[in-house]
Order: sequence, then C-alpha cells, then structure tokens
Amino acid sequence: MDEAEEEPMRIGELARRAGVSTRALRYYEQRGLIRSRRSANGYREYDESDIPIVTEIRGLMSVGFTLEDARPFVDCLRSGHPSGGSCPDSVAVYRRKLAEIDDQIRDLLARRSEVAAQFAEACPGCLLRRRGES
Amino acid sequence: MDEAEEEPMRIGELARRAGVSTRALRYYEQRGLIRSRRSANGYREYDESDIPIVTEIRGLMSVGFTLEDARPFVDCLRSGHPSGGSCPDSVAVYRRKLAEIDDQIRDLLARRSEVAAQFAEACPGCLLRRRGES
DNA sequence: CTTGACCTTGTCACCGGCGTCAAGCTTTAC
DNA sequence: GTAAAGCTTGACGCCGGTGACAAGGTCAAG
Repeated sequence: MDEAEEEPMRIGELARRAGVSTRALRYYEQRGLIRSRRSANGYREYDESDIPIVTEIRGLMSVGFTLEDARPFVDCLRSGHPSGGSCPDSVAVYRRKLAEIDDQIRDLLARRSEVAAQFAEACPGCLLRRRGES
Repeated sequence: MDEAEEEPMRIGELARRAGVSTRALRYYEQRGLIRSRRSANGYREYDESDIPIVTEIRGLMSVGFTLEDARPFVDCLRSGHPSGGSCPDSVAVYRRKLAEIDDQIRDLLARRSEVAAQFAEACPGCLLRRRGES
C-alpha cells in the first residue's frame, strides 16, 4: 500500500474540491448536514467521504431542494449506500418534491390564466394578435 | 342631495372596507402606493376613491404581482381611468408578468424532469407503477 | 521577524410583505 | 375619572442561503 492518506483535509480544500464556498460548508455544518473533527488548533478536518456528501447536497439544491430536503439523502449516503436517493426517506422526499413541483406548476398555470383574464378585461384587444401579427 | 359625505374615513375603516390590515395600508403608504391626508390629531384620512385603489392592489397581489408591479396600475386609476390596467405602463407590466410566469413554468417543468431523472437513477423502479398499481 | 494564506467565531445585510409588540397619544362611552 | 378602542411611530422577526466584513489565531516560507 502507498502511505498517502495522512494529511487531513481542511475546509478550504473541501470547498475547492466540492465546488462550494467555505461559508456554505460552515453553514451546512451548523445546520447539521455535514460534520467535522477538529485538529489541535481548532481547524475543521474532513476526509474523502465528505466530498460525495457535499456533492449530493449541491446536486439536490441545483434542482430546487432545500437543505432540509437534502438531509435524508446525506443520512443515506453516510449509512453506506452508494446513492443518497435509494433509502426510504429519500424516496419519500423525491415523491414529495415531485408533488410540490406539480402543485407549483398547477398554481402558475392557474395564475397565468387569471392574469390573462384580468388583462383581457382591463384592456380588451391588448392580448390579441401578439405573435402572429396579421 | 343628502348631506352624507363629511366624516373622513380613517385607516381602520378603510382597512375593513378593503379587506386588508391597517399594517398593510401603512406599508403601502410607506412604499408610496397610497396617500393620506392627516387630520388635526395626526390620524390618516382617506376618501372613497382609495377603496378601489387598495382593491386593485390586492387583486394584483392575489395573482402574484409585487407591490412595485402594482404601482403603474395605481397611477392609472388615479389618473382617472376606470380600470387600472388600461394604461400603457400597466399593459407593459401585464406582458412582463405573463412572460415571467411562462419562464417560471418552463423552469419548473425542466426541474421536474431533472428531479424525476435523478430519482429514476438513484432508485430504479421507484418511479414506476405509481397510480395504476396492478 | 514578517508577510501572507488559511483558519476561527460572530455579526450584519439581503429580499417582500407584512405580523406583532412597545409606548404613547386621542376620542368616545359609561 | 377611567377604561376601551383606535390611532401614531418605531423596531424586531420571519424565511433560505449565503456574501461580506470584523477581529483575531495559526502556520509555513522567506
């Protein structure tokens, strides 16, 4: 075996490697999503396994999940699963999020037609011949 | 003519009649959307014409407009138009809002499919047979 | 020793539309 | 007289996820 596993990763390196700010990492820790040991001088220390966790969080956030939504996924990863989304709690969140999104889409569609209706009423003719012209 | 137009409406009555809180009315005033005279004791005074203005604001907010969005409509009403939405600036806001909503819907649809894709990848089979059961 | 990069905690700011409490005035009703 | 209801301004809180700044400790290189 090569002996290359001793230098502990600190927050800056984790941030760089995971593509987030150090501020974000401290915030995630404060929210209980990630953990860290502390070295003698008080610096946070991480290991390689924290990278996929942070990556999972960001992947979820990029599609609109909140940090709370991400929590079960993190737990799932930490419990040894290769994928954060394969545990029951994560699946439940997926379903809930899909339902939420569907609700929001329905909301927007409803609002869209309300706005269009208000518009048409307030200004008859304004809404007509928009794209097609002629 | 009957002599019933002397008692000035104060904030509580306007709030009741327009169906909003007094807090909201003060906030709208602070944002410059509504105005008020002051009586000798410092109380705000309104007249009947303020009711449709507040109503317009609420109607717009109920379909997702911000207070800033509502401003041109208020100006339009105050300039004598029976409808707040018939002035050019209001029409522009209508169009912008419709475009915004369309963007948001597109966003949500895209996110929905991303979530579904992540879900399917993380947990193959989870997404299948949902409604139909059998 | 000094510089500079990196780390620490703590705090304010943001955005929108208020709710809510505080402390104090006026006016009305009893 | 006093209590209640209504009014005033001012200020904090909320929600989410940071960015940005302050004031300091740590450590390696020169």
